[in-house]
Amino acid sequence: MSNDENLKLENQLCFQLYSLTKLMNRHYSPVLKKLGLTYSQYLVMLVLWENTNTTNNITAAISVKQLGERLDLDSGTLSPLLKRLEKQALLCRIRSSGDERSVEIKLTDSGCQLKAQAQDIPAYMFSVTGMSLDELQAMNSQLDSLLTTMNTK
Amino acid sequence: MSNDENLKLENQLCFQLYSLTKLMNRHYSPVLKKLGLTYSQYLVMLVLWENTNTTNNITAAISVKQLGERLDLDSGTLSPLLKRLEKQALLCRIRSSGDERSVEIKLTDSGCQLKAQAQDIPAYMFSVTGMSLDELQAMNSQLDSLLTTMNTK
DNA sequence: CAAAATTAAATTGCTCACAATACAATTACT
DNA sequence: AGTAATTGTATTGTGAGCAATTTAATTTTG
Repeated sequence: MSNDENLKLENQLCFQLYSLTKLMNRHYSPVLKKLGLTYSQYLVMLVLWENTNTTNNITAAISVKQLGERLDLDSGTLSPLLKRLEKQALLCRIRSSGDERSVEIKLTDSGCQLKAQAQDIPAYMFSVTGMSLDELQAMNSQLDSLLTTMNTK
Repeated sequence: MSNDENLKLENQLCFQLYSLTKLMNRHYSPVLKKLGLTYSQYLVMLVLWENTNTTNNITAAISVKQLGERLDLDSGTLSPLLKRLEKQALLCRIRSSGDERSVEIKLTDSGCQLKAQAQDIPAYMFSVTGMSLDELQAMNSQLDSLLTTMNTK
């Protein structure tokens, strides 16, 4: 391929990823708006919901640091975002007693209850892709290996 | 798959796209920094470079509207971005004489010359993915069809 | 032709992502 | 113990992305 061909937008994987991510966001937005969440906030909630037993709302607290590792976000992004979620009373931020540098995040009851309203979102988004389950899993694993490769360079 | 499984981060295509897009950006950033561009600015320049004959710098002007259609961005994003590029003297914005509502974007000489410095970026980014050309094209076409599907829903 | 509708950009306000920096708490080292 | 290095979080500043609104120019239409 010529250099000029390489510079063409349509030939660029990154542009497609960029466009697709924006498009995904646009499909998420109206759905998440009903829960009062942005996509990034939803991701944070997903991590917190994972650690929560819905029936008794026993939540294993997770630190900002751990959240950041999980979502690949730094404190510059997470700090203000978590404050907004705290203002919505979905979670609380508690300075760790064991290590005063660390801040533990814990769902509130209403934060925990919000999980029920999010149950159908993955299925809905799956339907929007128009993919079969096989296709989804195939693409998942491709993207996964690409993520791994690019993370180690 | 159970609902709880669906809500898990790792099973979500969107999260992988989101993570990958961020990762791509991180690989682009240091490279583009040498040209004084952000990724979005680079995309704008790519479109402008496409319309330019490098040898004589004859540029077919393109309107903000057309740019927006090409990149799927609105004026709220493009207006300030284009002003920054204008401040760097890479392009100029000229109110169209034919239709006074429209603003035409045209590369300056230095904007045109910058193209030479961008020639090797696609090849570099390709190397970062660690993919073969076949894999790249296969993924390109998959993402392309996904884009098409999701754009028409 | 005049009023209404549409269109193209720009502006405002909000959130995100991230670099860079600051700061306090903790750990390592001598 | 006392200094240095590291760690976890917060803050500041910049550039996106986008919804909503505004303004001016153009087109439609009655």
